[in-house]
Amino acid sequence: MSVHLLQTATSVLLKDPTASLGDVAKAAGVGRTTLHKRFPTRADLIHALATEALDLVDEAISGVDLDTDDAIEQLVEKLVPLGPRVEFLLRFPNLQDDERLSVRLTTMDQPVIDLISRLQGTRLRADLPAWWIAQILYAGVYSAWEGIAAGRLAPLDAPRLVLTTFYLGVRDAGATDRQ
Amino acid sequence: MSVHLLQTATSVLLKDPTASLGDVAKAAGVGRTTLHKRFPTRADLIHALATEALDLVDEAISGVDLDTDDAIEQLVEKLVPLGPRVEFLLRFPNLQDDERLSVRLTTMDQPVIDLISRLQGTRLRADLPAWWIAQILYAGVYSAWEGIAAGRLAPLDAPRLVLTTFYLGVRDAGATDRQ
DNA sequence: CAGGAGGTGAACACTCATGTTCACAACGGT
DNA sequence: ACCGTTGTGAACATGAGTGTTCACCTCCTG
Repeated sequence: MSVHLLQTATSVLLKDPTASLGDVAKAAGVGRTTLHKRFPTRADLIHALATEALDLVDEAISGVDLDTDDAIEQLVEKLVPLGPRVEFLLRFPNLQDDERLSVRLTTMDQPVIDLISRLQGTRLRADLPAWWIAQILYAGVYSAWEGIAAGRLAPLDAPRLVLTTFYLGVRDAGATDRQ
Repeated sequence: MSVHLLQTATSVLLKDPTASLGDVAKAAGVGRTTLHKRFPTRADLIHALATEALDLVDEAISGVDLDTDDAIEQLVEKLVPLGPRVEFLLRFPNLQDDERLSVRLTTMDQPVIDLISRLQGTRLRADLPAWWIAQILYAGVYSAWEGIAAGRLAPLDAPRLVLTTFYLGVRDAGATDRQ
C-alpha cells in the first residue's frame, strides 16, 4: 500500500506539480493526516519520491550485465516500464537542490555512458558524443512510455520500437535517394 | 521589452512551475504591479505564454515549404532555436484545460504528421507509425536544445546532430556484427 | 510648461496550502 | 477484555501568494 501511495503521488505531482497535499492524499485514497504522518512536510514527500525513483532506476541499471552483447536491449526492457518514475527524475523541478539527490542524479547514468563509450567503434557510431547517444536512448524510452500512457502503443511493442529507431533511425534504407 | 518579459517568464516558470509572480517580475527586471497590470491574473500570464509559444511554433511550421525535399531539415533548423517555448508547450501542466489552447495544441503538428506520412515509403521507413516518427523528431529537437542550454552542444552543430541521428540512428554501419 | 502615459513600491485584505493538535474509530495481538 | 498501532476527520494558527488600490516618479509629447 505504501508503494501504491508513492506511485499515485508521483503521477499526481507529475500531472500538476502545484497539486496540494490534500489532492495527493485524496488521489491515494488516504487521509491528509495520514500523509502528513508519513511525510511531515511536502519536501519530505518529494524527497521520498525522488529517492524511490532513483532506487528503481539504479536497480534496473545494476540488474543488467553491462558486459553482454545485448546490454542495451536489456536496459531498454527494464527502463520502459519505469515510465513515470524516470519522468519524475527527468522533469521534476528543483530536485538538484538536495545535495545527495543531486549527486545520485549526476552519477546515475555514468555506467550507461561508459557502456556506450565502450561500444562506440564496434556497434555504435564513434562520430557522435557518448552523452548524446545516451540522451537519444533516454528520449526514446521516454517517448515510448508516453505512447503507452496515451494508449497508442502496446507495451510489448515498445522495446522493439525504441531499439530499431535507436539503432537504425527512420530513413528508408531501400530509398533511392540518399543524402 | 514585452517579448523579453514573456521569454523570461517562460524560463522562470519552466525551471519552477510554482514560482511566484514576484519571482517572475523580479527575474524580468520589472515591478510586480506592472506585471499585474499587463496580466491581471496568473492564469492570464500562463495563457499568454502558451499563446505566444503556439504562435512561434505555428510560424516556424508554416514558414517551411512542406513540399520541398528538405522540409524536415528546414523544420529542425527552425524548431531548435525555439527550445524553451517548445518545452513550455510540451511540459507545462494543465494547458489543455483551456479549450482553445487544447485545440491548437492537438492540431499544431498535424501538418508535420501529414508530411511524415507522405514521406513514408520513399525517404522514411513505412514500418513505423507516423506519430512515432514525429515523436522521435521532436525528442531529438528537444534533446538538442537541452544540450545547448547545458553548454555541451554548439548551436550550429545541433541541426546536423539531430538529423543524422534521426535518419540513420546510432549504429555503426561499418560494424561487423549485425542484428 | 502642462499633461498624459507607463512604471513603481508600499500597503492592504483575502484566499488557500500547510503543518499541527486532538479526539475518535478500527484492528490485531496479548 | 485490554492496549498499542494505525488511520481518520475536524479544527486551528500560520505563512505565503494573490489581487487591488494608491500615491509617486519619470519620460515623452503637445
